[in-house]
Amino acid sequence: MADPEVKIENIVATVILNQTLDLDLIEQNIPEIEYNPEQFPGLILRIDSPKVTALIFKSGKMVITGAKKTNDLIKAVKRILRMFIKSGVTLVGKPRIQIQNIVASANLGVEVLLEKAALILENTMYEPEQFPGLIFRMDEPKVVLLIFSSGKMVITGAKSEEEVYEAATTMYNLLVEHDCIKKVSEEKLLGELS
Amino acid sequence: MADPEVKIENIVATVILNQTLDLDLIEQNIPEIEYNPEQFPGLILRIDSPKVTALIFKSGKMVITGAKKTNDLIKAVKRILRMFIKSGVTLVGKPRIQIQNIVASANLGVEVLLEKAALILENTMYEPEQFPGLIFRMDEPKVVLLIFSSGKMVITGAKSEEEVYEAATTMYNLLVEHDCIKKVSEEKLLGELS
DNA sequence: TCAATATTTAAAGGGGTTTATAAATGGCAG
DNA sequence: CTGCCATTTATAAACCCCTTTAAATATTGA
Repeated sequence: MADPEVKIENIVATVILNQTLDLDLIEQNIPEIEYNPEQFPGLILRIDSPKVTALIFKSGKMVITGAKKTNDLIKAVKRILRMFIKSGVTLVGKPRIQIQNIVASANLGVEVLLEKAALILENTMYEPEQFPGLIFRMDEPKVVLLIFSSGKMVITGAKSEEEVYEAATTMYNLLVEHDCIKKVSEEKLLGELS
Repeated sequence: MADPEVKIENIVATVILNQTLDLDLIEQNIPEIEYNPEQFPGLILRIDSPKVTALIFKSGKMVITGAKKTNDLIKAVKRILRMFIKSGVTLVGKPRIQIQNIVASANLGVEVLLEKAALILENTMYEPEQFPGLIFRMDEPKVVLLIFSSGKMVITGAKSEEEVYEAATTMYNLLVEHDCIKKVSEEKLLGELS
């Protein structure tokens, strides 16, 4: 009964600089930046390594998305701040970085009976004609899981990597406990042998 | 240099009964039939075995689609005519069945350089942002091929199975001759060994 | 006479669907 | 005037639909 295979796919974090920013100054000095204030109030900056995207607001707050490792997130923030300095921004104080959401994919390694799980489990939403995955709102840890019949899952809403792993294992146990795992048919097994 | 792997996917044929049909009579006696004359002038009848769909017109002409084998096409026509008789239709004369189009899928087994093929070959259309396949109008046999970078193809417009096979082989030779086959990189080969 | 209307079928892209999450700004309703 | 919505970003999962091609059929509208 191995733990589900889990992969962190996206870390969303906020960075607070405790100072206002001159968005026009930054926009003028970083060519690859996007800025359509009438469409969205923040600047949009994409950097390649580490590959992340930053939403930058004049309040001095930023949203960083796309990192797959905490280490990359930190590196990306440092890199962005260095770009600010090169643009003529004077930084005051230490930036505060806070992880707001971690999205991960996981594989249970067994197929799941979604229809049955939807009937037995609480806090479940399953409307296959609208979306193929079963949506499960877990209380502890407080995350949301999208479970597919293939046994693949998406875990989102976690605030730490530990919550991600805990959610995956808890979900696996819940499904096994309620007998929502598809038994591999004899024909299928024979087929896989050939 | 094995021939491309080919699979017939759909045979479209017409059936001429040489008599007019009372569509209302047929519709009233075959529950699973669809009929919306204001939307389309023909009756739509789907049968499960062999799985085909028939468009039935009051002129006594029909269009049969979905068969994957000529034999299934014949069986389906017989089955439909038997349903007509049970509905109270009196059949006169022998139906004439004519294959109008054969659609097939094929696999060259090698990846294709579409951009290069589009430049070198005549009667080619390739607009990847509109459709991922290269469209090639072949003269002999007179068919149209949709060629994908994966080496998979769709052959349509053929009037016989022989034309399908001939088109697949001709296309393969044309691509090889004009050096539009992707060479597998050394890294790829090494990767496939592991 | 030409373009829909409708049917089937494969290929591989594109788009959309759902979930969480922060930021700041607009609009709308109560 | 205060709450709500939506705007934008990233990301996975797996479905849906659309794109294109050929062919016959028949009916309506331009």
